Amino acid sequence: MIIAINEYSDIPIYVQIRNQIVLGISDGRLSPGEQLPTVRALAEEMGVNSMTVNKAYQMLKQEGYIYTDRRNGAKVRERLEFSRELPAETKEMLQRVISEAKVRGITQAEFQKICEEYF
Amino acid sequence: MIIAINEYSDIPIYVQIRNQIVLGISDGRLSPGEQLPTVRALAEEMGVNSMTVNKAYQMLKQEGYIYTDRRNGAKVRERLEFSRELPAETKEMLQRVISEAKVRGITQAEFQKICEEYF
DNA sequence: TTGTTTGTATTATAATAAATAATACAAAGA
DNA sequence: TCTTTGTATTATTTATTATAATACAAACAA
Repeated sequence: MIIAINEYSDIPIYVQIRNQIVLGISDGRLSPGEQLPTVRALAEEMGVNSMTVNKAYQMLKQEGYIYTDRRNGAKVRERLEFSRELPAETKEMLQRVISEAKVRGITQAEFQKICEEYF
Repeated sequence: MIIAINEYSDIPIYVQIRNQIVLGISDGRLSPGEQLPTVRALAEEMGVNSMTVNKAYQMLKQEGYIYTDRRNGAKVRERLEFSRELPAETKEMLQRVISEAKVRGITQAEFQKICEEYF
């Protein structure tokens, strides 16, 4: 899976990497159990420091998306076990998105349409 | 309108202020033409530096939410004139939110329900 | 055993961003 | 003239991010 970074974004690189991988998992581009690149390989490929990639992997591991092994590297968890409740932070993000939509005169029906594209 | 800041959030204070005001506008707690507190008053009230509030107002002004006047302070724009298209950044946020929902096994119908709460 | 590759830890440093602080200025109205 | 407004300026502190250079333990291969 290609991980593209926007160097002009105000989102830290390690968070962008984390987001891309979560996105990959959610849309099936990354399968359960799938091997991820090594921190060194991904760092090389992306032209960033390996500690930056490690930070992303640490985050993903802590959140329960992946697991790591000193010898075998990082893999996507076979069974993702999350609460069905969205994290408070994510809810706040959604609220923010919807507020921006409303201010633009986007109706609920229209917003639904937009969401469909990402589902 | 009360503006509450989460000091432990990784979102900068001035962005939090900006978000709260956009939220207030979107849900009608702030009306078109309504007077906002002066930068000094809001800074005092919130216990932050006035330049931090100014930074938020600058952002809101630049985005077209408010206008300012050296003498009369800041007011919500009477007619908000936005493109009906969501900004790329906002779309990315939505995509991220939906990816986190999908990973939690939340269906599209369920997600719709959640959105209703904020609309 | 030896060598290699893995994630991880450590330490230092640089660069950037955020927030504060203390002033000062121009504009505009009282 | 005085006051209040947003704004500009300059300096400083703090926190975060990213890089860099190593090193280590674990585990497998040769």
